[in-house]
Amino acid sequence: MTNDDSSGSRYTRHSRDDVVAAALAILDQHGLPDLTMRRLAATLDVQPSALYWHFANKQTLLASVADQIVARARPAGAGSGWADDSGADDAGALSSGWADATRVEADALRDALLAFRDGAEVVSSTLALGLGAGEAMTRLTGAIDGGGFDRRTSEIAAAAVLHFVLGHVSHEQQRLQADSLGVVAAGQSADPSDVATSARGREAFDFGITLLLTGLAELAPARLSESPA
Amino acid sequence: MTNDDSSGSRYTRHSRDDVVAAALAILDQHGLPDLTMRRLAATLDVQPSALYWHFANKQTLLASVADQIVARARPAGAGSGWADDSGADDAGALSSGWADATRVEADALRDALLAFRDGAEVVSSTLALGLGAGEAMTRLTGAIDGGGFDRRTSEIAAAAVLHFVLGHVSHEQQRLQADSLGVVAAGQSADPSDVATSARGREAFDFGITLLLTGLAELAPARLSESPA
DNA sequence: ACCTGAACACCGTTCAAGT
DNA sequence: ACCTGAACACCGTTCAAGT
Repeated sequence: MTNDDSSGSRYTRHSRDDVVAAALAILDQHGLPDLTMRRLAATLDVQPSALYWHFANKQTLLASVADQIVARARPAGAGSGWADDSGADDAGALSSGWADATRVEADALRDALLAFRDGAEVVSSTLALGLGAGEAMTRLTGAIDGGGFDRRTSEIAAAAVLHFVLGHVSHEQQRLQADSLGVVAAGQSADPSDVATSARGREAFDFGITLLLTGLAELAPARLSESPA
Repeated sequence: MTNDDSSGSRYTRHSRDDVVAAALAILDQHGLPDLTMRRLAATLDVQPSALYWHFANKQTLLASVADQIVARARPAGAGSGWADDSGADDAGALSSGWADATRVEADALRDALLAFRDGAEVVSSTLALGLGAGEAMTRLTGAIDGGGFDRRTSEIAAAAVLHFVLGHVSHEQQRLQADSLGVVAAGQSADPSDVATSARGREAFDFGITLLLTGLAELAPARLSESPA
């Protein structure tokens, strides 16, 4: 699927993409702590040192993994251009086009992070490197930018949304594995009021996004093309 | 300072608190990657195995470290009770008492996290364990609760604030060390528009908090005791 | 272009035993 | 109550050398 068949030598020599795909598989099935260079090499039938021909170090590898996770956040449709503003939209509580678009991006990002075990932690860890999370920032900024805010406002707001999303999903995923390991602090175990509980998770996520978008709409009421009131 | 002098044996036998204090020192001076059980043991002049008398494992130790970091977020004054609502306050753009109080807590938390290298990451990693971050949640929830929202709303909103704070500061601290190592992705190096830059850091943080608090004030306009308009 | 072999300098954790 | 000694099963990374 991911690889383009490469050359015809029997014992597969691997490409960069092969390595990333194998890393994603380990991440998904066994989690970040088990994603070691040695284990990755073993699943590829290769010596650990071979990986260093493809990647300078583990951090770089993880950045590529983060990249793939975030790339899967593309909401179904095409790559670059959405269809044109199609007539009537079915108005939520806060239904400027830019706010809906931003929420769609945030939801897609959450889904993508949840799709891989420890996904949020991997993406968070590569935030400063400007990969993985970089595309997420671009997409969120683009959505918010539809509101006609000045560029800097859009960027800072997008960063706030991204930080909330990463923080929230990271918490959710920690909870998932803590529960599966039965490791929680005394007097706090299996706390059903925890906002990261699977039941309350989606709800708390939606609320957080709503707070940010509502705040943005209130604070920076730029000339929007819609909603004259 | 932290230890209560203990017994009189010459070669110091250590307490749990001693271990945590030493861990905090390593964290602050060398960062999380250097905070290993073996190195920690060495600075205490003890075998690595000795640490396992005090803590079940490294994760538990880190939770205690997180605890200490967050505990330092207490805004100067006393422990439990603030002084009474002292007369006139100098009104910000959004100056309900609860909003100001929440901002004070968020600021104190950011300062506490920034005070130790990789502080945000340490606290984040123990979020699901209900220590460290648990106290932060309590404090934020308490501040927001002053707005008279129902308990569940206060809790979810506090979690949103906490997730934003952890995500933002984590990014800031990653930036700090990435810059000091000169390790940034090509075409992205030393990006001055990055919201996690030291210059823009505080500004972006304030803006994010404002978005959340404004959104909360707008969405759940509970009967406040103040601001009749 | 992609990989092996061998080494270096580390990890967290367990457990019997000591004082 | 607190620690030693010794071991187990691992890590990430480098580098000369092979094909």
